[in-house]
Amino acid sequence: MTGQAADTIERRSGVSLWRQIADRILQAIAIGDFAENAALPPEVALAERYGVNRHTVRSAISALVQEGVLRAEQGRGTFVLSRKRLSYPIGARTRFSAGLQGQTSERHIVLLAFSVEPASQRVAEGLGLARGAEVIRLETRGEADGRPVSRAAAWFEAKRFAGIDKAMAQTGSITASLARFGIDDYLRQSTVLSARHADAADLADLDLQPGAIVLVTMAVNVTPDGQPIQFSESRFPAERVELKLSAL
Amino acid sequence: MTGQAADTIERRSGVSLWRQIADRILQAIAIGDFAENAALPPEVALAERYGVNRHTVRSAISALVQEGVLRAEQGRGTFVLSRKRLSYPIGARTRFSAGLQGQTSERHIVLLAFSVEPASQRVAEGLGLARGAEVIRLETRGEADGRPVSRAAAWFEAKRFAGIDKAMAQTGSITASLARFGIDDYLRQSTVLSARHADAADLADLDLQPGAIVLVTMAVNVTPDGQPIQFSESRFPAERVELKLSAL
DNA sequence: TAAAGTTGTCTATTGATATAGACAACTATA
DNA sequence: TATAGTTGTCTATATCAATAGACAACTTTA
Repeated sequence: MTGQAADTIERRSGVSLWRQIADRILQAIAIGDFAENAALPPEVALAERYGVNRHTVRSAISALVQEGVLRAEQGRGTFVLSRKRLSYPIGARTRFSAGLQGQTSERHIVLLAFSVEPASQRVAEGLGLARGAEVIRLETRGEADGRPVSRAAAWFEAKRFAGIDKAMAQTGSITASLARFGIDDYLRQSTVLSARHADAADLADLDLQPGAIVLVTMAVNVTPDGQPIQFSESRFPAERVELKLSAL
Repeated sequence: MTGQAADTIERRSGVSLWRQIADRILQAIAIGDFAENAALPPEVALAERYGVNRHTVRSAISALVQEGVLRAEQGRGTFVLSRKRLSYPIGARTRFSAGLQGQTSERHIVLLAFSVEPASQRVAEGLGLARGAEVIRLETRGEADGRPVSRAAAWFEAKRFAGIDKAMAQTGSITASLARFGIDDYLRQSTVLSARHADAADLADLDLQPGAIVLVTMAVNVTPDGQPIQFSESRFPAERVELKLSAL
């Protein structure tokens, strides 16, 4: 944790002082300033560094303890819990379960909801359909080792993939579900990435605290011969997951 | 702008109500709920929708006017200024200028600072050097049509790239600078993506308002035969830039 | 032309955040 | 064992964010 601009706190910014301090601490952990189980500087030192009251620092630490990032021990200090961000690969064959295989011991996808609806402009464009065409929308949450790591909406052409919601509910896997429709392989054609604050649904489904940031991907998957089969929008909690674009 | 969970506002979240409302408006614009020059619902309607006071909505709108996203006209309404996010491609050959060529009329990179320093653990790993090896660090800001769209730190092996700071200052281009060292082509070997709140330096260099979110990329570039030449960390304002991962 | 709808501004009050201080309780160190 | 260092808790005050109301000023509509 250096004495540079990154340590300054903005007042009246729309983000509370304690939240900014929490973010600075997360950032320092993410770039390796603190190893697993390392002790943070004492509260008094952090207060001095950020130019705020010790109680404000305690609010930040309290938030990070709730988020499972830190562990505070009375009389001893505040320590970094040994948890790094999961590294989720995005490449030619982006697969939720396979992607996190080496980092977690168990992964599955929970189907939260599904509906049949007319395709919006962006869904139609993504799937190569006419606007208003009937599509199936699956709302899912990806879990690894019992923790939510992604939340997604995926759209499929209703005519072609009738019943995919049942397949999804039974298999907990997009890949296995598509296999039931004769699709044994598919490729990631495009991915668009952005980031924003988590909304209320993100907070609930991803077990996040308010103020959290989510990475948002908009993706099109196609058959090997280039036919669009799936359009999806996924959200990953930025504090828990980083995206790794694989080598070419 | 739908009546779903995304419209709810979290109190005592560490993010002020007005900032959350500003974010919701940005989100609605980003997903196409409002076309260019479209009018937002009136202040009173937004206040009702979000369950806050009209003055709180006005704070949010004021922030977005300052950010150049909205235009308010007394007696007429509040309108979306016609500006979409830039789409920055990341692929085998990620180039700042070429990447934004079709969307902007002029691009260049400004060298903000440079230093010679011993490689940290992560820089050493990225460049395939021994920890502590002497490296050159360039701090740059990428600008397009007079607006900052990225801010980066890039590291190079000092022995091999002595003088690259001068080349950078003269050419405003990483590619042109590397060409002076006999590197006529290079590839993006890996990219790791995350997101966080902008820090004070980001706010200053990227002309952002407090509370803004930045997309952060950590990347390694290599020669065609796989030799690492550049390790970099870049930040893109999430409100202005999305990242497009090109098809493989 | 009058009425309705919209943004803009002012003053005042309430609720949330931040600061301040003091001291308890726990742990590490000399 | 005493001292120093650290986190935890309590009460109180100051500052900032949010609400509230009223009205001005501009634009659109009937």
